Amino acid sequence: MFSGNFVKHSAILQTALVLFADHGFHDAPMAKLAESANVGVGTIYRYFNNKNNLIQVLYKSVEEALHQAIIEEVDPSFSTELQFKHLITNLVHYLYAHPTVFKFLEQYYHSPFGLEKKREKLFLDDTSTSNNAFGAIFSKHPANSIKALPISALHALAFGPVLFLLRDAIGGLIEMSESLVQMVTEGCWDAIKKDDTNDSDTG
Amino acid sequence: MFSGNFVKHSAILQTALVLFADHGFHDAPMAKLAESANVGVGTIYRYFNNKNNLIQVLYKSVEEALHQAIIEEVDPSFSTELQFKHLITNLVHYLYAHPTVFKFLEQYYHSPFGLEKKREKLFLDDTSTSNNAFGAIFSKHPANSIKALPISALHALAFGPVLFLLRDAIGGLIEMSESLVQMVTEGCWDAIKKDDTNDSDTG
Amino acid sequence: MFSGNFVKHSAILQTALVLFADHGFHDAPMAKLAESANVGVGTIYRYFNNKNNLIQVLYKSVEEALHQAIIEEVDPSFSTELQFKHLITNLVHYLYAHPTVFKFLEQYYHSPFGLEKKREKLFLDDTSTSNNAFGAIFSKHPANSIKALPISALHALAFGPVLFLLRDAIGGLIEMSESLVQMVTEGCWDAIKKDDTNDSDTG
Amino acid sequence: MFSGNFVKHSAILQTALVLFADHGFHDAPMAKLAESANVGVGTIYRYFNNKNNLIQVLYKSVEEALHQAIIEEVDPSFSTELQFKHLITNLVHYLYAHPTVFKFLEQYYHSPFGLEKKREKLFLDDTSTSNNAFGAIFSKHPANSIKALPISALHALAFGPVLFLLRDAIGGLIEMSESLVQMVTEGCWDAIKKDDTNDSDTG
DNA sequence: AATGAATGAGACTTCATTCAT
DNA sequence: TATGAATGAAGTCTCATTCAT
Repeated sequence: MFSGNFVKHSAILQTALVLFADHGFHDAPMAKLAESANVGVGTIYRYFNNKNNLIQVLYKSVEEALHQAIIEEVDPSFSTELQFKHLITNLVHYLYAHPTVFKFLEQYYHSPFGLEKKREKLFLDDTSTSNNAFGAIFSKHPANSIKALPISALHALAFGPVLFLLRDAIGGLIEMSESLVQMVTEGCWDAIKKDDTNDSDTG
Repeated sequence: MFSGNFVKHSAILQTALVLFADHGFHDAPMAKLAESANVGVGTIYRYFNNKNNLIQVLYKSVEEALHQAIIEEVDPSFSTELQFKHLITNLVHYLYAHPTVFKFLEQYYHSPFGLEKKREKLFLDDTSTSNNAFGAIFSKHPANSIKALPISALHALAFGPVLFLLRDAIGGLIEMSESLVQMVTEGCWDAIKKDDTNDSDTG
Repeated sequence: MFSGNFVKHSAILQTALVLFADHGFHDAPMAKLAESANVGVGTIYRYFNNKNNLIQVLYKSVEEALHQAIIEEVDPSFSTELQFKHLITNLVHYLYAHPTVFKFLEQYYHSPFGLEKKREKLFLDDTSTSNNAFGAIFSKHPANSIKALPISALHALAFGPVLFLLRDAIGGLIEMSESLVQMVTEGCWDAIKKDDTNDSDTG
Repeated sequence: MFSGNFVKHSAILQTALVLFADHGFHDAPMAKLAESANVGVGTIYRYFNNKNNLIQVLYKSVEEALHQAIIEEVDPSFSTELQFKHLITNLVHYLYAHPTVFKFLEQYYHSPFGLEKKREKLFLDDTSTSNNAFGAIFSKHPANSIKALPISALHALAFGPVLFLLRDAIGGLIEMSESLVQMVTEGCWDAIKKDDTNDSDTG
C-alpha cells in the first residue's frame, strides 16, 4: 500500500500527463516535470521508482478514468445498437474533452511498453472481465444484431474510425462537431451490424 | 545531383527503417545505426545532414514505395466498390508484408514533424493531385455509391479499421488471415456505401 | 538570484581561466575543465548555460577585477602626467602578476565575440561612464598637457607599448623589471604629452 | 626540395590565408579549404604533411612577403628618424592593405606554436641577421638619436602603437586615415627619440 | 519527508586524416 | 598525381538518477 502525500502524488501525475502529451516522453525531463509540479526532483523518486514506472502508473490512472467515463449512463437494458452508439459517443466525447489523455495514450501505445499493455487494454480484448464494456456488448450481443465476425474485426470496425477521427480533430487538422460524431458513429454501426435485408432474406 | 555511393546510401536507409521501427527514433542512436549498417558514424553524415534529415528522407522513400504498392492493379474502369476494396486490400497486404514500414510510419506520424506531413499524406486529404488514390475515389464517386459524408468522416471510416487491425496484427496480438482482411474490408465498405435499401427506394 | 554553490562556481571559473590561458578556448575541452576543477562535466552546465556563456561570465569577472586593480590609489587631484603613469603602471603590474588574466584576455579579444566587446572594453572608448579610468583622463585632460590627437591615436600610443611589452614578458621572451616598466611608461607619456618646447613657443 | 605543382601549392596557401583570417584556425576545416581552393581534400596532404604544417608554411610565406614590403624604398643613407618613420609607415600601409595577412598573423601569434616563432620573428629580436630591418636601426643608431633603452623597450614603443591601431582599424572599430598614421608614427618617434632639448641642456 | 546539487553515461555531430581508385 | 568517400576519435551538451542535507 502507498502511504505518502497524495497531494504531491497527484500533482506529479497530472503535470506528467500534460507534459508527456505536449512534448512526448523523451522531451519531458524529470527536472522540468519537477518544476512544473512544484516539487523537488528527488521527490518524484519517492513516489515512483523511475521514469518508466511513473509512466506506467500514469497509464493505469488514465485508463481507469477513461473506463469510468465510457460506461457512464449506458443502460444494459437498452438495445445493442443504442448501447454501442452510447459507448462510442462517450468515448469520443471524453477523449475530445481531454486531449492530453488522448495524446498521452497515443504516446503510450506507440512506446515499447505500450504493446505489452495493449493485450489488457480497456476496450480491446479482455472480454472476460468486467473491465471491458465493449467486450461485454460484443460477446453477449443477440444473434441477429451484430455480424458474426472475429472479435478483432469487430474492434477494428468499431474503434478504428473514431480513433482516426479523434487523431485528426485533436491534431487540429479537422473541425470536430456533434454531427460529425454522429455520422461516424452511425457508420461504425453500419459496419458491424447484421444486414437486416439479407438477414430477413435468408432467415 | 547526388554523387555518392548509392549502396551505402541505401544500406543506411534500410537499416534505419528497421532500427526506427523496432526501437523508435529516440532509442536508435546514430552509433548503433552505423554499426548495424556496417559503416562509420561519420559516413552517415556524408549522406544525411543530421538525424532529422535522415528520418525525413526515409519517410519520403517509404511513402513513395507505399503509394506505388497501393495503386497497383487498380483499374479505373472498375466499379467504385471494387476499386475501393482493391485499394484497401493492397494497403493492408503491403503494410502487413512490410511491418517495419508500418511501424516506422506510425512513429513518424506521432513525432513532431509527423503532424505537418499529415496534411499532405498519401491517403488523406490531397484530393486534387494524382498522388492520392483514395481521394480520387471519394471525390469522383458516383452519387449513388457512397454516403454524402464529409471527407474526414469517409477517411475515418475507410482507414480507421484497417490501420487498427494492422496495429494489432503486426503487434502480434492477433493472427492475420485473408478472410479477416476481407471481412474488415467488407465492413469498411458497408460503413461508407450508400444503403441499398434506401437506394432502391429512391431509385 | 543565483542560489548555487559559490565554491564550485568559483572553482570552475578559476580553473577555466588557467585552462583557457594555457591552451586556448578550442583546446580546453569541457571534460578536461571538469577534471581539473574536480567536478563532473554536468556540474559545469548547472552553473553555465554552455561553453560560450562560461567564457562570457569569466570575461566579466576578469574585467571587473582588472578595472578595480587599475584605478587603485589613483588620486584625481594628481597631475595628468602622474595619473596617467600611475594607471599604466597599475595595469602592467596587475597583468604581469596575473599572466593567466593577460593570456585569457588576449584569447578573448581575438575570438569572434571579443570584437563586439572591444567597443565597450574597460580602457578603450567609453569616455562617458565612470567605468573608464583612461577615458576620463583623455577626455578631461588640461589643454596643455596632452597632444590634440584622435582618441584612437591616444589609445594606441598609450596602451600599444605596454601590451606589447607584457606579451613578450609573459611569453618569457624578455625579463620584466621595474625599471623597464618605468622606461616604457615614460616613453608612453612622451608619445602623448604635449611638447613643452613647442608649447612655450606657440603659447 | 619541393617538386610538385606550384599552382596548386599556391592556390592552397592563398585560400588558407583568407580562410584562417576570416574564421580562425579552428573554424576552417580542411574540407572547406579544399573546396575553396578547388582541389581535393587529399591533394592538400600531398603538399603539406598536416594542418599544422600548412599553417607553419603559410606563416613563413606571409612573413617573407611582409619583410619585403617593409624594407621597400628605405634608404640606409637617410637619417635614423626618416628610416624609422619610413619603416613604420611601410608596415602600417602593407598590413592595412592586406588585412588577411594581419588577421592571420594575429591568429598565429596567439596560437600555441606562435610563441616559439615569436623569438625569430621579423621585426622583433633577431638583430644579428639581415632579416631584421628594425633591429638594424635600433642597434646601429647614432648615440644622439634614440634613447638608450633595452631593445625590448624600443620594440614595445615602436610597434605597440601601430599594431594596436591596426587591430582597431582592421576590426572596423575606427576609420584609418593617412593623417592618423602620420600622427601615430610621430608619436612613436617621440617615444623613442632622444629628447634634443634636454639633451643639449644637460649635455 | 523533501530537496536539488552533483554526477557521468551516452546522445548527436564535426573534422583531420587515410587510402583505394 | 589527384581525388573524395570513409572513418572514428573527440567535442559539446542533456538528463535520469543518487544522496547528503
